[in-house]
Amino acid sequence: MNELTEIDGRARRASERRESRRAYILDTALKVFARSGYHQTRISDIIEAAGIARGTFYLYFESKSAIFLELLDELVVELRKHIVGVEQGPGAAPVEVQLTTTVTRILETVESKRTLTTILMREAVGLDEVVDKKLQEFYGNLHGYIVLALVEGQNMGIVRALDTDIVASCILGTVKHVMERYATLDPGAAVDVERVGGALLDFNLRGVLQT
Amino acid sequence: MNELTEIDGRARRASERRESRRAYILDTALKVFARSGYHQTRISDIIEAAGIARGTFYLYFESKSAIFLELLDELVVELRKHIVGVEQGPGAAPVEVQLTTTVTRILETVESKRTLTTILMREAVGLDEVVDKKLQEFYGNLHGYIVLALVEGQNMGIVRALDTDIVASCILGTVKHVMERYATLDPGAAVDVERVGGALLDFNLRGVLQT
Amino acid sequence: MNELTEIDGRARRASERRESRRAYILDTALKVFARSGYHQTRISDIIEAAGIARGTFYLYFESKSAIFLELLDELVVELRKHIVGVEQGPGAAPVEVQLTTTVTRILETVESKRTLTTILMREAVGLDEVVDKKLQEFYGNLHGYIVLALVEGQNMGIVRALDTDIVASCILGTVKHVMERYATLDPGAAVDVERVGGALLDFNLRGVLQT
Amino acid sequence: MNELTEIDGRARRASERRESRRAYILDTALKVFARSGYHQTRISDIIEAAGIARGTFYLYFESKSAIFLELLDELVVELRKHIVGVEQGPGAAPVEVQLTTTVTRILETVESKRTLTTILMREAVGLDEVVDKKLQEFYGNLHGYIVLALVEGQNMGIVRALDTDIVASCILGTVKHVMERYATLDPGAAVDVERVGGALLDFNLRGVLQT
DNA sequence: TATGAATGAGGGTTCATTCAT
DNA sequence: TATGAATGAACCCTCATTCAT
Repeated sequence: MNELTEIDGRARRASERRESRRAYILDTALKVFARSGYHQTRISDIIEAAGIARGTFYLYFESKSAIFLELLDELVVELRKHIVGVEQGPGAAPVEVQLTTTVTRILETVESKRTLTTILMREAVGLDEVVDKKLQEFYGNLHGYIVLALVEGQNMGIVRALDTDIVASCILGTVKHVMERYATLDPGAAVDVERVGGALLDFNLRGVLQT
Repeated sequence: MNELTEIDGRARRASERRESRRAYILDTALKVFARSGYHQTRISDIIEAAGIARGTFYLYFESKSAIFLELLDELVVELRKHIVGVEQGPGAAPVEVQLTTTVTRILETVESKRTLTTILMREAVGLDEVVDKKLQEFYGNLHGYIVLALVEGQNMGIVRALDTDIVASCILGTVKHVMERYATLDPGAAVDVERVGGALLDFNLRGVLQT
Repeated sequence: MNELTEIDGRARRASERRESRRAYILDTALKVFARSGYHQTRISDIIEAAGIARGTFYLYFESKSAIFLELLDELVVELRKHIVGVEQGPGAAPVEVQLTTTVTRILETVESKRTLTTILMREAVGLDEVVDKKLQEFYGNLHGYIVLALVEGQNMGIVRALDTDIVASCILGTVKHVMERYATLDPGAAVDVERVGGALLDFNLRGVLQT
Repeated sequence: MNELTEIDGRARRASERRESRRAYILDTALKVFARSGYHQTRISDIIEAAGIARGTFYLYFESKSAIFLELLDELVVELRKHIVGVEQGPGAAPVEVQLTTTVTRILETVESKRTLTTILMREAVGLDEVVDKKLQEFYGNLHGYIVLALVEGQNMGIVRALDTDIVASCILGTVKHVMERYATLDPGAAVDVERVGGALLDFNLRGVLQT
């Protein structure tokens, strides 16, 4: 092992250490934000919970809003992952199946990241122009996906004649509110994703499918 | 006109003046909150917009959070007024009609109080325990009303077998999200309440009625 | 009764009314100051207790400190009245008798104006340069009187050789502290002026008289 | 020197630095309070005099009243130290000697901490319930000590028959007033502790001893 | 004279961020 | 990289006093 490799190794280990430290602070902040809300949370709360010094926080994150934004991004990315499945075109699965899958995945994500979702549901709006824009974009994308799926369904003769814009809002609304209700439950409470997801889907499909 | 009457007259005029002044400040605060959001709004912004002195504000309102809470209450009261129509019992109108009326009224309220609704939708959560509790209670009541209406509908054979709890969440979700979308539009933009309300209702009724 | 007399009568009645109103407010302020202390007392407390309007207060008194100063003056004048009896010269009563009379009178004043004295003892220092100067002057005068009396007593061969300055401070100190202790008792508690005054005098006379 | 020692060294130096900084602010505040009085002193005055930032003050002290209370405590502790010498029992020194020592020590403390005493004498009453209680307790303790000493003296046949309660008040009064007079002198003025203490003691002993 | 709404200077405290060590 | 003392802008609220009616 020559010197360069050694240096690379050192650098790599340092970088890994840095990443894990960063992740640890991020995770700690997540818990604190979820417990107290964005505005009630002070940097002091986070560094105290993480057991780090004041200055250390700023070595890893630019500001209070930056770390919050990052947590938000994380969830949005996570949720988006489970939604991109909605596709159109001849080879795609039928809307019904796509929706079923999507809804189940979303609820599973919510269930597994309840803390993050709580924040998204309770705090993410009205904080900051950047945050707001990001959320608008996220919901706008979702809305667009749903509209597309509905139009596609109509073309395929599965979905009835309806106002796609408003109905897309309705569907998004059902998902959001159900998410919100279950996200704000006690952390320990068990949620029957199957049952909730089933009822949610059933409701929405009845609203859109041909009779 | 004797002295007493005169005094009464003075007192009445004073009281009226006070009320109108209060209403004026409340209205000004509403606009400022709607424009900048609760946390971004400083008392200075409100008194500057209202053209009053610092102390004057505190002559009419106890604190920043108090005036905000009052605005919130105003909207909740307004919305509640249009919702108490949901009734059960032999003499009551059918669920379908009741829901139609309710939804139309809610959307009309939102349309006429768009600024207030914006605040409710964007800011009202996570500010304060008092505010939070008030909102929880409000939404809890709504949820309860909807569940009752569904059960009643089931008894009357109009509503299909469904998970009333989750479906109530779905319905509430559709209304909330549609409200939110239309409340956050440009203040000038016209909203076709008929069309939106019609589609919203149609969607929800299909979700709940017997096929 | 001619017109002028009538006008004089009116003016006199008006002036009397003004004086009695003033006295009433002064008395109310006294109680409030005694209850809450100078700094804790707000103009609002006084006008509320007196049942008058904000502006009315300023028709009778220039400011918060002005009304307080006036109350202080009242007590100082009252106390001074009972102290001017200390005289020197061939015809004057012996120091012993003069002191006895003075001390008894002071204690009686304190007893009858306990509220005022409480204020003097608890609040009068460090408020204001004017107040401070007034008090310094008052105590300075007292100190001077006592020194004179001691010197006179020495000339008459009644008072022993002593440091008149320091002993005068001692005497003043005994009176002040005893006043303070009895002034700050519950307003209802009875004080045996005879007994207290007797012991106080006895102590001081033993300190100064020839053995 | 190993790493741990080094860390300990750092921590110790940091702690020392913190303590000295704290002491410096405390001392600065003392001067400002003494110059302007509690109510006239603003936090701005203290931080300006200390040359520190606004927030720095709150890093070391909780509030304006907290720092004041601490100064007060300091003096009370100091004074108390010199008073606990009054003892009863067969082996104890005679009351006369104990009083002499005590009074001299108190006056020396006052002389060495004239600024603090000024505050105690001029400002400490009527500020705050906590402060008031503390002072009442302090003076109450002193009063108790003196009563005990008198009773003990009576048992030993040194002290004459007298009203111990009132005479204790007298003694306390002489000490307080003499303290006050010398504390409020110009800071530069020299005080002949011997002479003042001697006269004070002489006066009080004559008041209490058997003739 | 009486009223009480209006004023606005002023002060205490918080907390995100910086920086010397 | 890690620390935590220091910073100071920001902001809410109080209350003595004024003034139009």
